[in-house]
Amino acid sequence: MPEPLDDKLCFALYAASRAVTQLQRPMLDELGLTYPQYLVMVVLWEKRSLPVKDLAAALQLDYGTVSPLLKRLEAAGLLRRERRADDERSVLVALTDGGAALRARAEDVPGAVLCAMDLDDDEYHALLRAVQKLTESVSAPGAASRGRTPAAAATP
Amino acid sequence: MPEPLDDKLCFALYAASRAVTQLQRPMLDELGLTYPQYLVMVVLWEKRSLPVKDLAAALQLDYGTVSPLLKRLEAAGLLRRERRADDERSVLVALTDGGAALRARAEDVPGAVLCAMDLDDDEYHALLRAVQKLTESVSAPGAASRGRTPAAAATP
DNA sequence: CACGTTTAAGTTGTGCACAATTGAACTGCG
DNA sequence: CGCAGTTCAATTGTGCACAACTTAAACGTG
Repeated sequence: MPEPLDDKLCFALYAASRAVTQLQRPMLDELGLTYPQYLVMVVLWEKRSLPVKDLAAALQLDYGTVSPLLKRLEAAGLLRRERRADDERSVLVALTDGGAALRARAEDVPGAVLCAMDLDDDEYHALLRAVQKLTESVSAPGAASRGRTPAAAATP
Repeated sequence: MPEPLDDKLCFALYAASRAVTQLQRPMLDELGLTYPQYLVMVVLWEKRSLPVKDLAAALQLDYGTVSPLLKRLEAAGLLRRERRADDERSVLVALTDGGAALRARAEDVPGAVLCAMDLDDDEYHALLRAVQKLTESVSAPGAASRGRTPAAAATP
């Protein structure tokens, strides 16, 4: 029997996102990280240091989510936050030695995830691109009023 | 410059899921529903009535999420919860007239979403299937220890 | 029948997500 | 300079998401 949500891509994405997070949870638990915290660390391992604004942009999250998240990571000793001298509005997030050290313990997480996804390289990249394109279509300003409806939009 | 998360499908799904939810928020706001609440209503509009267990299974959520969510929908007058007479453990969730009436006001939500996604029918179904397959691969028990690593699993 | 086990649902506590608000620091322009 | 307007970040409040725990009903086996 067909279930009511089976044909909904929006639900499929929602379920997939949670399933992938669930998959990583046991591994991240050993590092003392949640999934969003892990994403912050992934960015920091590459960048060493960047403003909160850029970090929030990279994660596509707002300050209301990122601020307390960074506070917890700072309390765990994985990063530091310091106001910039040249612009006191901006706060720079910087990796600590403890944060850098965690990288080695996390290095096999992506492999395990890839493995569990059971996709070959082509499938992986095709799906990645399709999902990224979807995000862009849907995030574009006025997305809800465009698409296959070329009727006059409410932009006088 | 390549961003650290750009090659991560897990992040792409997480971002896409949130972007699609954001897209629907203004429409659902007018109905007084959050996105998970809307999903519950979608199921109820099809099924009229079902146990909490089945609803949680359909949404792939646990009781800890679903119980308070149903409480709020009941307070809003959209559904009723009643213990079954033949099995006092089970609670049946049933659509009220108010809940049924909301269906008409929500009917153009899926169309608007589809439209904003800017996908043709084939792309939509291909992506839907790919995402569903991924969820299944990743949700399968022991997913993290299988895949392209046929090494002995820790199942003595 | 009694007793341990399983099952359905709810509760508690932590941590996201996000809207709305606040506040401080920078900017632009007359 | 003065000050409206913008920008960066944090706070507050609501509602998920989920682990861990609790409660109560049904079941199974001796």
